[in-house]
Amino acid sequence: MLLIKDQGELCVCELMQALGQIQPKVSRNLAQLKNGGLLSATKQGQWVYYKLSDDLAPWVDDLLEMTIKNSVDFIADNLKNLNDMGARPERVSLCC
Amino acid sequence: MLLIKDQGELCVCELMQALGQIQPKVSRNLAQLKNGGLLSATKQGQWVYYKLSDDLAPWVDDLLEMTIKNSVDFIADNLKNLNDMGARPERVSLCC
DNA sequence: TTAATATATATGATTTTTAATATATAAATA
DNA sequence: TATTTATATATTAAAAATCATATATATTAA
Repeated sequence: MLLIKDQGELCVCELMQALGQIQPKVSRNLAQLKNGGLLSATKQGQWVYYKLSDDLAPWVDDLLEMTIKNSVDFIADNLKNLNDMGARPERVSLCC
Repeated sequence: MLLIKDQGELCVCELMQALGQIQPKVSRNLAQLKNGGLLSATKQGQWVYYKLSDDLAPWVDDLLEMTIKNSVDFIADNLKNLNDMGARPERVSLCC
């Protein structure tokens, strides 16, 4: 969730890279967070992008923000993995 | 941790009442939080009081504060159980 | 005071629950 | 046909809960 908030949205394959975890594990964990109302998913082509749910209480969003700000070291490796990833799927802009 | 922060400190038996959980379960969970550096414990007579660790990063304290403020309903039952508890152990003031 | 008993907490050992892993496969899209 | 994602199943491993019991302190009665 920290990574997703930091990056706005991430697809399963990006999270696999960032976290160094296998696909079914990432998918199942995302499904749980989605079922819990914390994340929402949108399909763009073959990719499914997860982002924080629009229904998320503002204070939870603040809490995540605060946590990211104070956990830079904690997520540094994950972000590095993400940036090192070749051929990240391109976002389709939704308007204009 | 929310209850402990809200109340300043709580002993095992108070947390048992508040949470409606058996003693070994409460003790073990507290031990883990203590081992993780989140809580500290002081023994007063037969009771062991747990409070937030003095070493806790300020932002974590803020995070808990924020969470309590926004989770009043979530912890209401637990606080009620605590207040309904008869014969709560009396705190010994440490000075004067 | 001493012995017996009660209370609070911690912890060892076991069981139960949950999550992870390794696959396989299906569905959707490119 | 290849890629991405979801999901099913079986197996394994990790985590948590539970029970029993130990320890320390407190209280009471002799």
